[in-house]
Amino acid sequence: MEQNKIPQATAKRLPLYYRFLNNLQSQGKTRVSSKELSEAVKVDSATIRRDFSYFGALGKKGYGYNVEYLLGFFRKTLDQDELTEVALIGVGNLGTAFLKYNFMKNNNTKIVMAFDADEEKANTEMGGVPIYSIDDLEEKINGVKVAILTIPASEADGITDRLVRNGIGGILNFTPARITVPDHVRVHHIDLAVELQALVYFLKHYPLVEQ
Amino acid sequence: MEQNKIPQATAKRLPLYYRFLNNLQSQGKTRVSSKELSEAVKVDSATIRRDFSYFGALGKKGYGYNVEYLLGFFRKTLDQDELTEVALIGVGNLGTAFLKYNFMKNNNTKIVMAFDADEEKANTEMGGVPIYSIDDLEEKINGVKVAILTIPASEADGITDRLVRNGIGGILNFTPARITVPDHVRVHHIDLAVELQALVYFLKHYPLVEQ
DNA sequence: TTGAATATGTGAAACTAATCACGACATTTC
DNA sequence: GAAATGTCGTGATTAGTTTCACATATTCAA
Ligand SMILES: NC(=O)c1ccc[n+]([C@@H]2O[C@H](COP(=O)([O-])OP(=O)(O)OC[C@H]3O[C@@H](n4cnc5c(N)ncnc54)[C@H](O)[C@@H]3O)[C@@H](O)[C@H]2O)c1
Ligand SMILES: NC(=O)c1ccc[n+]([C@@H]2O[C@H](COP(=O)([O-])OP(=O)(O)OC[C@H]3O[C@@H](n4cnc5c(N)ncnc54)[C@H](O)[C@@H]3O)[C@@H](O)[C@H]2O)c1
Repeated sequence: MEQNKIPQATAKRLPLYYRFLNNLQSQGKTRVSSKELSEAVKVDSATIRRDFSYFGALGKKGYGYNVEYLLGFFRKTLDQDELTEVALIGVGNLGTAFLKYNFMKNNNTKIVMAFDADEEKANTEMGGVPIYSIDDLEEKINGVKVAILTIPASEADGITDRLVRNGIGGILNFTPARITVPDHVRVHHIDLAVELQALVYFLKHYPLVEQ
Repeated sequence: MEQNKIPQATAKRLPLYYRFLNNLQSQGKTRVSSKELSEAVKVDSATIRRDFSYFGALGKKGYGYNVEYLLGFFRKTLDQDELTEVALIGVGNLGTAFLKYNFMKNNNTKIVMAFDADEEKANTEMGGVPIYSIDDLEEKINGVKVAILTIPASEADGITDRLVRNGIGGILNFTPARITVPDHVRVHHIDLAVELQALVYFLKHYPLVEQ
């Protein structure tokens, strides 16, 4: 798949750059230096230059980067023109928050359907997104490649298997369960409790200077 | 601060190990090997052994680790006996989810107060946590060292400054804004939109074998 | 037109983390 | 109690990422 030499660490920063460049453009700025960008997104300027350089020479020495050009480049690279449909599984506390928000600010991902085991929630809608019964998963989910998991941990393995059998390629897992998937499925864990505990640990055990 | 040689990558995994060991104990298991642990938490077994070894020799060759002992050790190391009080700023979609959940499963962190600018929400409570007006921040927040930020991005800088002036040491920031803090304050960003976009990027651009 | 200022792109170095691979020792079996 | 088995702890290696530092190209002011 084209330039797969790009480090994962870099790939994770791309959406961040993209969003900030959008802000710049709507502020009417036409040029930006790696130093300015650095201050805004809190990433070292050398890292930014290195990140950009994986895609070729996007800037001009002595000048910086042209916002319009850079933005256009990233739009293509991040496939911002192509909408990725997402299914959300579990319309509880977290799921509800995501549905209401629905990542509106980004134009390339959209939650298009949700599922819940609770029959009271099934066949309603929220934030314009239809909520189906989890029993209808196989029937409805055709073609959706990305799922957000916000169900109880105990349900995670079972639902994951069903998702995988139905062609899901990527899962954003908010469950504390560490799910098992075949090699061709990618899982990103976001474990909010762990994040909070890790922050507390760092505060107590790490020297205060550096972040 | 004692053993600050511990790699950050290791520190981030500690809460994960801790949680899983708890599960094991409540299942009545008394011993566990790095291999078993590895399968459950999806971290290479050599990495687990290395992680543990930073704290000394916790296991026994040919046997594995004693669950009880290991758990006791981590309880102390992660200060699980000491409660860390947390303030939540912004009781909107996300904030509400966190309040209702309140990280009940962990015994060492607890949201003890929340703030919102909306006067309808102020002076009510949710999930047993009092919600105050943001105007009362300075008056109420005394002694709390960790804050969760779930306010609109445009408010992030202003509120951060107020938090820092009032002695906050760590911020878990869910806002897309990259906030600026003095060196002695630690910020962890959890940028959900970026996480979703990054997952989509990986799916489209990375070879399918490996996760 | 010139020269000072600026900011990129990138080799090289430094740092951080993951993984390999194996000696040492404990446990278990017979 | 000897042999086989299992598993840790870790030195060495490899991989991945960040940062330094500077030659180079461009801009800009005078
Ligand atoms: N809310 C938080 O702040 C928070 C924080 C950290 C982790 N988490 C984790 O996120 C997950 C969701 O948390 P929550 O607070 O939203 O939980 P919740 O109980 O509010 O919501 C879970 C939802 O999933 C639905 N559900 C249950 N089984 C299902 C199934 N088999 N198929 C489809 N839907 C099913 C339930 O009906 C419910 O609506 C949990 O695993 C939790 O541990 C949540
Ligand atoms: N909800 C999501 O799924 C989601 C996803 C990604 C990012 N985010 C980010 O998380 C943040 C919160 O999102 P949300 O969906 O909960 O937003 P929201 O609008 O539902 O909630 C924001 C809350 O903050 C309160 N608020 C506003 N200004 C305040 C101030 N100065 N002091 C205290 N409270 C104030 C509002 O009254 C509101 O209750 C936003 O920055 C958003 O971009 C949310």
